[in-house]
Amino acid sequence: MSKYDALNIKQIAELSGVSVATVSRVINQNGRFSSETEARVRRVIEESGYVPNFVAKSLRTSKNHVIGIIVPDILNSHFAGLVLELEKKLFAHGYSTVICNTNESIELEKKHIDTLIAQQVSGVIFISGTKTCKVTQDIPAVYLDRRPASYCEPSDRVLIESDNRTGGYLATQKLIESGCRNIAVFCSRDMDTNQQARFIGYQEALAESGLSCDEAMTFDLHEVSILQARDEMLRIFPSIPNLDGVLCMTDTIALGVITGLHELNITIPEQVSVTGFDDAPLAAYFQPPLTTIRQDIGALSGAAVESLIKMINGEKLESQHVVVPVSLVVRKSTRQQV
Amino acid sequence: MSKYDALNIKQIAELSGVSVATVSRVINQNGRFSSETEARVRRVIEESGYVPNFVAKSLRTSKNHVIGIIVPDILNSHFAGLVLELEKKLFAHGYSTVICNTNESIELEKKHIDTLIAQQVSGVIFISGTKTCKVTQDIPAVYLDRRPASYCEPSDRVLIESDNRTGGYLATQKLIESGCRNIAVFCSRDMDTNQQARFIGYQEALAESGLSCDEAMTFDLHEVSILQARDEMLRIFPSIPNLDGVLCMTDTIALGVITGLHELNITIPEQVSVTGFDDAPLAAYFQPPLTTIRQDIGALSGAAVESLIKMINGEKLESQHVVVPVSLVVRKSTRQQV
DNA sequence: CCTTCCGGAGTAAACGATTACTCAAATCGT
DNA sequence: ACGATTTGAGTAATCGTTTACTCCGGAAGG
Repeated sequence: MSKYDALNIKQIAELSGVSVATVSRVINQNGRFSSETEARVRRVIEESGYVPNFVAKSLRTSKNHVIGIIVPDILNSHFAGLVLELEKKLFAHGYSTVICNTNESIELEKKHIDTLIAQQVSGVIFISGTKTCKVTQDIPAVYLDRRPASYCEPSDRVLIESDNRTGGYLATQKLIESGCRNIAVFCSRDMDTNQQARFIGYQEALAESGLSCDEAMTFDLHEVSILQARDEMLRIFPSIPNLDGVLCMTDTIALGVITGLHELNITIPEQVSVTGFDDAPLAAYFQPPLTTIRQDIGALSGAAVESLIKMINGEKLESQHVVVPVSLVVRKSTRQQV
Repeated sequence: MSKYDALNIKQIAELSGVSVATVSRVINQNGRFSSETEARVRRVIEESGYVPNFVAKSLRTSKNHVIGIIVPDILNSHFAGLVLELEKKLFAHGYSTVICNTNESIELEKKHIDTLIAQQVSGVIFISGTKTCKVTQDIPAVYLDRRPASYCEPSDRVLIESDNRTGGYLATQKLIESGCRNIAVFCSRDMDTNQQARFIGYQEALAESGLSCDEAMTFDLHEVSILQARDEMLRIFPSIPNLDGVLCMTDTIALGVITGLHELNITIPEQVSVTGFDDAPLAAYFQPPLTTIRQDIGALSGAAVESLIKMINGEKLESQHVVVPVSLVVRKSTRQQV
């Protein structure tokens, strides 16, 4: 038997010569008790190494101090970074996290959500929520990083996202500055709202420079993977003789594009400039190091945690929709200004 | 009010016209009940969307079907891959997971473990356990991927690890085959048991080829990071004129080494061959693609989950110590056989 | 001195499941 | 046809907390 097994609040109460209610009050610092009583109880707890049973507490309060995080692909370093930050910040607030990897499967996502509900989680963070994520209105939840397709502005949940439009704008502007005039765009087939916003930024930058937006320069990837991006690059290259820039919707795509260009013996950035999006930890170590848009993981996760905890505590939120600024990180995959 | 809020087993019982005990029996498939009753109850559950409250179940049974995973750094893709697989397999067995990132801090690890105990987790998986990880003997736990320093073979917990010695041997052998005669080793300062084993494999391979093991060729990194490895490479290169191979203890280190060599204008593999360890997802996309040792994530995670679940169910384990084979993945960072 | 109030602490009813006991009815063996 | 056994299903205790009530005694106020 471990020291943890047997000890419960009742035994602490007996040992300190008070009732369970008093012990509970001392532990949770609510209700009234004299300071002598408090000292006595604290000493007993200390000496016995008593740890309150969270499960019982959760049952009683219907709050388990666990936050569920729904994430499509924890292997993607952008998501992994986000999750790590969320976990750190939530833990500091006394919350544990359950990370649910959905592998982009709606099926699995539903199962996970059922499990989370059964566990009575205190709240849920949806990272890049799928189109169908639905959780009962009464459990606190925020959307992070991607706007659900069904999202409607005024009354829906809290939404926290990067300023994707500006990101797309900045990256495109950089390419144009680098002298690019024929820019291809690599995105995923079913562009999520993030990519759509980035695309708008791209169009704006083109328009501003008096360049036209040629639909034939947009290429859809069936899925976002290095290999797919590389294959697509190899496939399309012959048909676009004057290609001089590629705007990639993610760093992963950029890595695939770079790999493909290497195989084609195209030099970067002399012949073709490439930009990514996310600023993955490895982006600085690509060959060449990648010019990309950095998302502010700290701010994104901070806003998400803050909003969620306010919701859990029933406090009012000052804003339903947080847009976090992004920044351009210039490395060597784009030419110096010409 | 959500449909989930109000529903409890009692209401299901009323709706189906039976007692709570019967509903519970149907749900858990134990005890007796007629097939008509079962059908009726199932239909009510189906229609109402009832999800049993795990918290109450946990309280009653003292098993919460949650597994804690203690991991030092989820951003490391080797660990991330392991965690992902574990999560997937555990979920298939009906377990949720709580992922605890310790950031290599013993402090934080202790806090996490206390939380896990308070949550009454059914079991714990220590990935690359630190030197001090201690959890009460009576909660099922396995060590995965790294042997704790305090580990003692016969009576301690289950340990699952890769065949690191063979890995080190194979990588070194490959370097020797590629014509390398002056091989540097890059490892972390406080070599964990994995790296120690890899190092032994390295020595064996050297000995077998009649090469001597020069202590001056071993370089310690203060921490395992791309940048540290790159810096170290730049620092040491001038002092080793005839360097022709680098055995890196992880892929992360290899990427740093490659980056450093690029900056020194050394060609890989013509002038220097490099090997890694892990076969990270991106290893194939390094420039050049990295020759490395692949760890069998599927087998590692499978063995861990299987053992843990057997322990939880009180079944006997056939082996306390599982060693998973590794394999050499040849890419372009080593020369073709000469 | 009597009423009112309040600080301190205890009693017991939840929370939502599981499961040991019961018990009635149905089935069986002889 | 009658006792024995099996089957199906209900009753209620229990897991470890929290918290709405209750109660007592002393301080304050008139």
